[in-house]
Amino acid sequence: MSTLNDVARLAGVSTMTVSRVINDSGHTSPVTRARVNKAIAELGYMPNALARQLRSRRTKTIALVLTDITNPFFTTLARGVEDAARTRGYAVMFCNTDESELEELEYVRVLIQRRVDGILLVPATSSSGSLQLLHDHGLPVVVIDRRAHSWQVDQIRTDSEAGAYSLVRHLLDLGHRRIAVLAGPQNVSTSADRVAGYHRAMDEQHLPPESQQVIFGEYNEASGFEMIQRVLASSPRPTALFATNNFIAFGAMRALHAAGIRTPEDMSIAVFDDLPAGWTFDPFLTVVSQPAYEIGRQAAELMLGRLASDQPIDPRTVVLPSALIVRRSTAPPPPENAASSWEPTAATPREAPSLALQTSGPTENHA
Amino acid sequence: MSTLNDVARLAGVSTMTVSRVINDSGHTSPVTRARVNKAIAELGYMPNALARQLRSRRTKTIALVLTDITNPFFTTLARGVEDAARTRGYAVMFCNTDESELEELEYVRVLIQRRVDGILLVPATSSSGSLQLLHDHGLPVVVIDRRAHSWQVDQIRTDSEAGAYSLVRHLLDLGHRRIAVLAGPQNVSTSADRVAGYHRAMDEQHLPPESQQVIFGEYNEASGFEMIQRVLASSPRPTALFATNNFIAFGAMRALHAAGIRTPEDMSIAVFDDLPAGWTFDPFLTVVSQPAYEIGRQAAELMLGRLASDQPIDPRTVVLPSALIVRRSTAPPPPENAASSWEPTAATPREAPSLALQTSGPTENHA
DNA sequence: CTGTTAGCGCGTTCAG
DNA sequence: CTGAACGCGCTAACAG
Repeated sequence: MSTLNDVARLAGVSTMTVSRVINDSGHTSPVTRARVNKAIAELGYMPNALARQLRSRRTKTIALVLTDITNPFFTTLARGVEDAARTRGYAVMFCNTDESELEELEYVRVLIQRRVDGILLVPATSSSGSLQLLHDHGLPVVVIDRRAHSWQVDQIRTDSEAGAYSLVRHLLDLGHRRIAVLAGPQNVSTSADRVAGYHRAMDEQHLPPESQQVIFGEYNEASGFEMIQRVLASSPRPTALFATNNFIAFGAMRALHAAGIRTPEDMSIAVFDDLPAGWTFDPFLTVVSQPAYEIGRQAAELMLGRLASDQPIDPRTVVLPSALIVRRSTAPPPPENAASSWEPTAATPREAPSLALQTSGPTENHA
Repeated sequence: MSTLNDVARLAGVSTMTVSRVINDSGHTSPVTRARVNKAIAELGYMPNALARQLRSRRTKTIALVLTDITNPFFTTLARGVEDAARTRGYAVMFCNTDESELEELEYVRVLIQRRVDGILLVPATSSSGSLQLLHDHGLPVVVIDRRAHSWQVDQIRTDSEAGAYSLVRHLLDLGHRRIAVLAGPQNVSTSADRVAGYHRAMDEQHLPPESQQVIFGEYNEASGFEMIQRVLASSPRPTALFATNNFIAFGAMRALHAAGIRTPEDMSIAVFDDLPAGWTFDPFLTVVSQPAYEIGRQAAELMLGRLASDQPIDPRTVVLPSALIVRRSTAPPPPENAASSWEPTAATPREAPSLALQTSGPTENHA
């Protein structure tokens, strides 16, 4: 692979002149510039970004460390990050931590060594080990989706508390009085905030304590499935569920389906997180939708703005609103007396079976 | 940020010794090694990967250039790539081309400059501009998902032709005789191959030419929606549809729904590409499923194997099998006389178990 | 087992 | 407007 030197020799100029032409810095006469460009074309010369980065101490690269890009929320968010970054000439490295603090720390170490200019981080839990490390090395950070306590960094997230509140309010307005929450991990801020929003809405109604039921689990399908078992074991049973993320909802739906409990006739379900538009031909779930792409885009903007600025910028926190979308998974509760008969009544699918519901079942195959 | 030199000075040894300790290369006495490690810890030293890469001429980085990571098939594939890469100490850069040859070329240029060790590429179309460029610069390539004509590179993909054949055979076996294909772009190999599989299955039945209808569009939801308009305008109408990817299917389903046409009572639909397990609580679509994660994993393995080898390796082509999963979107065609009356008749729910069949065996040839 | 020398390819600094 | 020298931080190739 040819170098600056090769180009310089072929063009009969010094390496510095070639450098100037490439970076469009300083002044060069049109004549020599043409000669240099000709040599560059002739050799198919590609500047070595590594050398450049080593010298200039900037890699024009940022990293996006998240829990799992397989989650459609993060996929969309990642797309927002990439689109914003590339328009400014930045490349993005994606890293999946699978909610593990250890993996996260490992990645952060690698990223520091690779001298990325900044890191967009969805903290695995409330752990601050990697934030500490990043701080020590003076790397700018934007914390995404989850709250970072006490660290002076940029933050951007959806208002989980308010979103949860509106979702639960919707259920209350339909007449539900016993509502259970299928929550994520207790130490993940989004989960805690959504539970807080739930409590605020419930407390407003001055309902008896037993009407509130919070079950903590994981942000995944299997956990949603398990949590339903606990819901079904409780008495009196709730008439509505609030799933704090999409995967939990899918697991829950599968479990309800297996138990012969119909949605929303027997039990309503409201969910935090929508699926991207166009992925379902007949959206079924009532949800609170987050502006995933926008979160990603703005997170990148926060970072790039900071990197472009030569003066220090005070840490900023951006909280974006969510949107309640009422669909068919929520309805008024069934009459009290029918509440105890959960027999799968001879399937009276008042819904044309041809109408596919939004979603899921046993894992078919997916290598 | 501290450097090798700082560590060397603090430990009272030469930089080379520090280098050896870090890389575990050559021999170092336990005593000095301990002293060096102490200095490293004390300074919180992080090796500069850029300098290392510049010197060693390897970045331990590969790139995955694909059309759109927002597509669940590619998301899962990407995860497979990352998991495989990281276990060998490689980082991955993701790039979305949005099916644009121009964007692809732009990215390839950037990646060459950044001196990635290799590129995993889902070609935007049959275009070979970027492949040519990569070839000229001696960068190893693994072409994923789509065929690369005439280029001596590693390739890995699903057997689209066989998968499409099995899907169409399934429709034929149900009794359908007029089957339309909602295809992707004509110049994308997966689309062409799926259409070819369709033709093979149809031709075997010696059906009249008018029973075959192929409509080319784009691999997205909007296109699926539009293509249905052409299907509905045709006469006689097909009784079954074959959508060549998931997004097209979603657009088609939405259009059918809007037109009051029920699936599968009025019209069956079979789809290439499943949704990841756990994302739907009641899978409805009959599909051919690709081993997305495995394709990604093996693509990375092909690349890393090549990079690890010091001898040249002949180009390899790996074709993985797909799996037919029969669900509820396909059923026998409606009786002929009823074909013109599209009134939503009182739904006759049909319980169809999902069974998974293997369509084609693994084909691994070393070209 | 350890140190010295010489770059990797480029951009910054200062002279011309 | 152009060029020469130097160094970013590290490692290959030799010495010793």
